[in-house]
Amino acid sequence: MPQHQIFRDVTFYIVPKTNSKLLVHRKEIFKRHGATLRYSIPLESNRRNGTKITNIVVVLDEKLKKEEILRDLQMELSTLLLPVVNSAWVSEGIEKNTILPVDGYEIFLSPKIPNKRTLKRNAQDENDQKKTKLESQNKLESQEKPEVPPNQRILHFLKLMSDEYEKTNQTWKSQSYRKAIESIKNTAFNIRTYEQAIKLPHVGKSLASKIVEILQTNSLKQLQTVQRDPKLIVLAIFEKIFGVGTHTAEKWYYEGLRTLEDVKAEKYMGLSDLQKYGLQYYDDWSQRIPRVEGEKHDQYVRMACHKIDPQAEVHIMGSYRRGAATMGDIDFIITKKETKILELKGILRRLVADLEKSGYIKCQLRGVEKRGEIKSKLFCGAQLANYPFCRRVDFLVVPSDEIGAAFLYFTGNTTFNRHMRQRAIDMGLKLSNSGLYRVEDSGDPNTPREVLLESKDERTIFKLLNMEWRDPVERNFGGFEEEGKSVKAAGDF
DNA sequence: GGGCTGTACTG
DNA sequence: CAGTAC
DNA sequence: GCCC
DNA sequence: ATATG
DNA sequence: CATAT
Repeated sequence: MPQHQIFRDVTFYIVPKTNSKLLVHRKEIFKRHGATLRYSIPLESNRRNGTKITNIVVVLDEKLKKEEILRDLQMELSTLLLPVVNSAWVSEGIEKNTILPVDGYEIFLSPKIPNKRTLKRNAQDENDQKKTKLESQNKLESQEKPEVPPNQRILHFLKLMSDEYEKTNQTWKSQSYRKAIESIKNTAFNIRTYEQAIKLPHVGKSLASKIVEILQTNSLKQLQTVQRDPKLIVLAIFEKIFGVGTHTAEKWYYEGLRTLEDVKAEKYMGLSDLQKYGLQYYDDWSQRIPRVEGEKHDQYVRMACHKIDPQAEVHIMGSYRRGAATMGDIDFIITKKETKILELKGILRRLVADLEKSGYIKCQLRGVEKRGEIKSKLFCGAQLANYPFCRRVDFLVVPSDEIGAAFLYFTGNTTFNRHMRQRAIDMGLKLSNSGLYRVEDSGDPNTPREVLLESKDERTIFKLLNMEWRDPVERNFGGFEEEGKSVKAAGDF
């Protein structure tokens, strides 16, 4: 839950009025950021208040025509005075924790020319905002506003601790914090004492003590120490380079490197191809992707794919399928009914060739073709014409008989996948991207026999694991705090 | 004390 | 294999 | 760091 | 990338 | 040099 509800003084007039599950989910996100949602405009609200935005029309469906928008609002073009923006205005505002000017997001109901200057400018703004974010993180530590609910204060600090441990390669500690966070989110009462805390699943002595410290002092010493550690700040910068993990980052640090410029100057020739691309596109790949741009990628790739095979299906998975307002990357699954992997690989190979020729694919990080062998995956950088950033885009071709397991895997999120896979383990099963298997003793404990139970249908996999079906938008499991809502306990976990 | 998701690439 | 990524 |  | 044959 | 780890 955002501490500062950035839209708390803003009323959104939403178009369209009709509801799909996805739209409902996205509107809930708006509400969590404080927005008031309405569907028709009272007369007295239909005016602009100087530069301050208090009333705004938000169009959630890109494909709507201007006439449809006006009809939905029950407004005439000549009488509508409020700004009308696409949902990117909201999602990028949330991302930057500020109410953005409408320039560049406005949908002009009367003919007018949207330009690319405004798009470019957004690229610049992004970097300036980064610092304010760090500063505002610690605001909770200044004791001025004890009106934040206690559990939320705890979550705030534990999340930061988890992130710190993640960055410093202390995977298991980080995971412990994430699990504790999940527990606390599922706790109905306000935790007040050590005894209450330690009873919760995944909260042991160490975490219980820290929870008490947070409640009593509204801060956490260990976190402050670790957060101010200049080494960790540098490591975090290095680790954002694609192809650079904790090991390489640490190695560079001990070699005396401190900035990206240092790396370019002293290491460039020694970098792997992946890392060179990682550096080249460092700024681009640090940007979040507005959902509306995801829709454009979807259209573009589907078009290209259908030119090769009209029967092939193109789906975006990942956080896009989970309904996120902004994404870190774009994950495509390409499949086709009754089709085996070999044919699909051929489709991917041709698709990649076409997309490369058209200038969409800018670089291949893990190619479709290696030593003559055609792979079923492609990781690449790709950019749409007239868009300001190159994006991280992944392609995966999946044979029709594995599509359920693949959808499950590629939809995520990571935490949800781990929960589900752990559950499989506990039931003597194994869940992977290719299917749900029963693990049988085959005499050799190193190579147990794996019998496929299900791989075609997502829902069946849920059933076999004795789980209630969850829509993709309900799979934003805790710890990562993407756009999605945190998931409540549902008896399953 | 060992497990903590499971798979596949690069170098 | 270690490291990295999904 | 937590759980078994 | 390094080890091994 | 090819393959294993």
